[in-house]
Amino acid sequence: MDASSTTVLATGSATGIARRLLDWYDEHARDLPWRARPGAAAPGPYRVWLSEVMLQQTTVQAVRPYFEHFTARWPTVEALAAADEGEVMAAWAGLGYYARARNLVACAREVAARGGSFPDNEDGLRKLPGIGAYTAAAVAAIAFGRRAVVIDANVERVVSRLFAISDPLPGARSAIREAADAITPDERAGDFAQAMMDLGSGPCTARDPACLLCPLSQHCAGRAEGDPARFPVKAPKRAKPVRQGRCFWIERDGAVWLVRRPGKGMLGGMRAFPDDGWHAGEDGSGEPPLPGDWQPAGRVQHGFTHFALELALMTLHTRAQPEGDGEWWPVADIGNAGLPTLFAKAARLALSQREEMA
DNA sequence: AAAGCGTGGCG
DNA sequence: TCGCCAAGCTT
Repeated sequence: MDASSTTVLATGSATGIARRLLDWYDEHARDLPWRARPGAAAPGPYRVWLSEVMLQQTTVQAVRPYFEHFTARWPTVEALAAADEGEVMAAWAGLGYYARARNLVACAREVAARGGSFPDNEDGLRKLPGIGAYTAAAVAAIAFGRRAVVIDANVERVVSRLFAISDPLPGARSAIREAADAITPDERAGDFAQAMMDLGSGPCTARDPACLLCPLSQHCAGRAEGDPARFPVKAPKRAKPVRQGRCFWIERDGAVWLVRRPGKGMLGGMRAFPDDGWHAGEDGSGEPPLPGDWQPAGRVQHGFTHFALELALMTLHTRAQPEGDGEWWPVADIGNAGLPTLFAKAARLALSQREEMA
């Protein structure tokens, strides 16, 4: 226990913080599709879990249409468990971190195998694929009313400011956890967690916190110090390399050749164009998958988490059949192939070139 | 336990 | 413009 949270406990303001935050939440909670609407039934574990997985490292705005689409197409965990994994991957295309989609299906199937009910506590949830410490705590608190200490980037930011925790992340994790535990209420822990999220997305933003709108400003040591935006302190990040690579548009009779990437690793399990072997650690070889009269068709820039890629698009019209597994996909329907954004950009480029030719 | 893993928005 | 950042998990 660090000095600041000890002080809070000693002064008894920990419960005051929770009360003020919950009062603020009752007044200002965002209306989100995965939350209970006034007068409507509670969302239920399936929708809570689905939303939490989609929201991992992903903004509310990006998640919203995907959540609507998934819940309309697969209304229950049993329906999702019965779905074809490839179709789920395609439906996830564009949302990123595709291991989440694979784990989503695996998790749904485990839940379906236990009769369709999620474990109702943190420890049980934590054992399911794709559910880590954060998601287990969030689902336990929000869907099952458990007292759980829910810690995400919002909570880390709010708590590090509230208590002016100067140790850099990730080292400060344990201190942040103790402080978050100290202010988490026994009742309404789920609302408390969501209130922290709303606080982090509203008043207590990363860049320019609006302390005048914050219900906790009177309790905030970071603000009292004069510069709350300096929290949380973070360790410096490594520079990311820029890699060069190619991908190959092979067209025959109005269809383009698509492959499926290996199940693990970059864009794992997703449909893709053949490429020349580029990856985070190395440029591509430049070698096309088959010989022919290849034409350069421009390049796309794309940033990944740990490297940037300059991807050159090469095109070929042929009557040959590429070696290996793949499928001919109608060019006119390429928008429905479920391509991850990198290759969707390449497809857009290819289509724009065709327009110019015509 | 540090590194791999997407994407889009924002100041 | 571009670096930073987001309701993290896995190995």
